[in-house]
Amino acid sequence: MFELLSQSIKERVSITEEEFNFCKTLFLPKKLRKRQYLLQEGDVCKYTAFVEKGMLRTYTVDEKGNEPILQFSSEGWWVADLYSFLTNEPSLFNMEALEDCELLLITKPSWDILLEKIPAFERYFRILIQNNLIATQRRLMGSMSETAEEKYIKLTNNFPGCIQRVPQHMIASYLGITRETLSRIRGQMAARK
Amino acid sequence: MFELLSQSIKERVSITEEEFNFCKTLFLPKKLRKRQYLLQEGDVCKYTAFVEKGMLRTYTVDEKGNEPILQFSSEGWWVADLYSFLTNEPSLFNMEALEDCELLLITKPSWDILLEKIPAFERYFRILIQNNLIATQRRLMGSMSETAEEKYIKLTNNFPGCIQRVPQHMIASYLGITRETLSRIRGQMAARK
DNA sequence: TTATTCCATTGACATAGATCAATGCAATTT
DNA sequence: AAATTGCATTGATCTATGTCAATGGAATAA
Repeated sequence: MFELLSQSIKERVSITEEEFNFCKTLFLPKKLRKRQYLLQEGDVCKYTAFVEKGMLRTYTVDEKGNEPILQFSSEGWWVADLYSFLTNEPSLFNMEALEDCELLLITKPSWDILLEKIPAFERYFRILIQNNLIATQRRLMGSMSETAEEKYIKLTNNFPGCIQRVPQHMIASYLGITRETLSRIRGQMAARK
Repeated sequence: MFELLSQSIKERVSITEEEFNFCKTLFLPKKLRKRQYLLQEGDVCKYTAFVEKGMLRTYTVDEKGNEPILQFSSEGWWVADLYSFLTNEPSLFNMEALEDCELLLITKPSWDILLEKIPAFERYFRILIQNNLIATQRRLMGSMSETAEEKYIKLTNNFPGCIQRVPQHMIASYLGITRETLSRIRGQMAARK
């Protein structure tokens, strides 16, 4: 149940067994069936979730009815709407299970306790957030200067697993293009080689 | 010299005077003239800089010759290429002073000491990075679903100061559009009201 | 098995924004 | 003061990608 979480932590910081045992008590296991929602737009994001198994997507719905995807979260990753989690404001995001999922949830009060009692967790989350920021900055720069095809190629290189597990129209939503454009790009790429 | 930095820290975490005095010893003051570079593409980002005065832009140059801007940094903000700073890999970014600047620089070794000796700094940077991540995620989602005009309006609302201090073609580069498009958008907006 | 829904593909057409080019004004530099 | 450079504007096109619509297959449900 806690294998992946344990691994994620120990790869980045050092904590004692006691500390990890205490940490475990703060998490709530939760299973989600495919298509169930962990969070819906308008609700407050009460939990930060660690994914032990499965895959989710975090997306918004804009006025034009598009559903741009902020991120896919699979095994070993965290999911939350940070802003809503930290401020208790209603979220603009939806988080939907794309497969049956096993999650570990932690509430804001528990998270605060964790950070306060075990400084290594302050460091752990700082590192995670840092890496997320670096990745998000790259994606942003890419979104400004790359063509649709370049974006798709980069994604296939960076997250080959994603392409297998996620339907194409969601890949398109992640890239900020339409399903039709993605389909044509794939057609061209296949034709070329 | 350290007023803004002091304020930035004390707004977010509590530290003692001693701790802050120690912190000061780790920073190196640096002045930059307009058009000077704090970092050039290909160099390792040796410093994280706090801006006491002035404004900088962080940008890359892509194959098509565009210069998409990652961020403007004015008084009270930090500048660094996090990835290069943390890994010592050459940076893909350029950081140029848009005005005469006064900066406080800290090296990676000093930064490590700071985080290790004073846990409040671990927290301080976690909070900063967290807020940066939230803002960057929003900008990314916006880049996928908003029109050029919507992006411009949001920027003027979020950073009115920026519009005054930065030439228009750089605003365009920040928004991921051409200067011509921005000029036309402004023309239309002015005509409408 | 049949019906339904989901999903990818393909074609015809529309459009936001890019590109190329010219102009003129400020601001700096000489 | 003249010259140079940087910058915003405007017009004429071009193009990548979006939109709308139809089709067919695969997965899921009845």
